[in-house]
Amino acid sequence: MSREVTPIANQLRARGMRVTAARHAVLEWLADNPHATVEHVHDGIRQRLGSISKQAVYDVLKACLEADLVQQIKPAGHPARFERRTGDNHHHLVCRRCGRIEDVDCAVGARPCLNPDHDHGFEVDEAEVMYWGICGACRTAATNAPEDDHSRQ
Amino acid sequence: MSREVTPIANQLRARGMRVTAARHAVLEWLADNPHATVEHVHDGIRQRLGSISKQAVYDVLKACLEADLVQQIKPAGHPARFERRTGDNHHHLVCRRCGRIEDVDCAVGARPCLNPDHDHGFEVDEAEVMYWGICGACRTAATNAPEDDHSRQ
DNA sequence: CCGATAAACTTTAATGAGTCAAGTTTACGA
DNA sequence: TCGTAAACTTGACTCATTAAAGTTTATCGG
Repeated sequence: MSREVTPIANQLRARGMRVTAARHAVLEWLADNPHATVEHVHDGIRQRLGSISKQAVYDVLKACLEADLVQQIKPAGHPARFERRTGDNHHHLVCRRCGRIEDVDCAVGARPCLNPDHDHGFEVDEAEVMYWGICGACRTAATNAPEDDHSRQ
Repeated sequence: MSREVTPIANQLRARGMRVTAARHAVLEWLADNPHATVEHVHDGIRQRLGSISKQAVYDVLKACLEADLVQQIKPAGHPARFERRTGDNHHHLVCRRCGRIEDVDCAVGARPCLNPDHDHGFEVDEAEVMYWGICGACRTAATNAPEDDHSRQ
């Protein structure tokens, strides 16, 4: 394949990573579809690439995670989700029912409770804030046909 | 068995729950051993009860969870942990390596960032704050024999 | 106190997300 | 264009948790 020069390809090269079809597709697709699960990403890029294994998606996401090109959110009881937005200390709103996620910029602004009162000898490197609730779709659906998956709005 | 009258038995009855040996043992043991995994609880009470299935531990914890007698913490990538302290809005400090958990009373006091700037149509009922880091034991161990489990101090 | 019965417990099987490992293909520097 | 390490494919496997079917037991009404 001839040397690609898209912004995404450049971001990869800037970090010393190889530019592959899988990586390019995942990053491009994720830019348009934030908070996607591995399943979502897999389905999404399969249409563009023809075929790709789920393991490859795991590998790509892991590599991009370590290179700080994507960020991971792991809500308790739901599969992990991924987004391209990184390093800006925003938080997440999670639907208990369907796992759907929305971004929230914390009201308190600059890293509110980042410093615990007592660190118990830990070396703390992150304060994670997660809001839990029920999304609109699930709330209205609860009155009709419960238990659907509204995570892709 | 003759009707038990311990505080724990009373707490169970107050919620209309049956008082069983398993429930009594789990709650009693958990009071002395906060932040325990299902595994820990199982091991802990087996000594007192002679024998109990792990499934029973899951069932007991689930029932007590719904009755608000225990609280659950599910750190990403680690098995769930349980504690008796409930409803006082304290947060947790988690060791990335061994999963060990410590309590922290948030520095900002009264539910700091409980209200996100925009609720995206969600009905928000909880703001969860989790601090991540490496505990002292894991930090010192990292220089000698890495990858041990220091979660039970 | 005794028997009925629904709730708890036991055992075994299944699920679902994620990891591991061996072999094949591919990007890319020499 | 070739060699090689990195990336991908396939398939097996782990681990925490849930599910389902059958047995035991706490509690209530007599």
